[in-house]
Amino acid sequence: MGRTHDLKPGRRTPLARSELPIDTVSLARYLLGKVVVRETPEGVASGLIVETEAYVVGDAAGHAYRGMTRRNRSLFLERGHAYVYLAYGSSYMLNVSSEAPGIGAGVLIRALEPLEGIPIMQLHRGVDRVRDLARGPGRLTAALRIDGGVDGLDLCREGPLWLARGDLEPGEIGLSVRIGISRDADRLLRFYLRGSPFVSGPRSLNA
DNA sequence: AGTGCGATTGACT
DNA sequence: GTCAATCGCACTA
Repeated sequence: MGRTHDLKPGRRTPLARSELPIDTVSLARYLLGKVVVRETPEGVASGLIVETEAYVVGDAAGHAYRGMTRRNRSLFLERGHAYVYLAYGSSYMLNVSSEAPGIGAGVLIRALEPLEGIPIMQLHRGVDRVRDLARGPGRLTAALRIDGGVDGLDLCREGPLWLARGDLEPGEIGLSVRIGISRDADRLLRFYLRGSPFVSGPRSLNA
């Protein structure tokens, strides 16, 4: 039984871009313990980031590897912008751009611990179990109803989707290979809060 | 214009 | 554990 986290609603402030590490790997670690806030007409839903992956400069597994295209152009925005794309024709992936303008790299948000708006997320997902609401990159976007409409959004400003501080220091950070890729597959670029029940992936990667 | 292939998920043996 | 759904994109011609 992993611990859960309580955050006081209403005291939340956006992450300042100036405090975001410029390096992609550093940002992937930094985002653990921060909060994704989704504001919709139905209400606010939010979750604590418990798992990330870094897709660094020169990374054959990264979408920016072969240069800018219509799909991946948001990866080349200044750090702190959303890159959202459709994977496997059915699941949207949420990334945070991570480098200087014109440099393509990003951090994939892979799992959240639901905080606010749990009934909204249950409705969006069609499942009740809180542990399963946002455990996986496609599940968390479904829970928060994130799609291509927020691609390119500045996540350092309050709005439809933004990043906020957490109240507590993240616990021990685990490290593993990334999930579901074939190129550059041996690099240890996946980060997660060790012991969190809200982390995705096989147990073998979550030791 | 056609082909192959995913940064996944849910259903099923 | 296996496997199909599903579609935008990159690549070839």
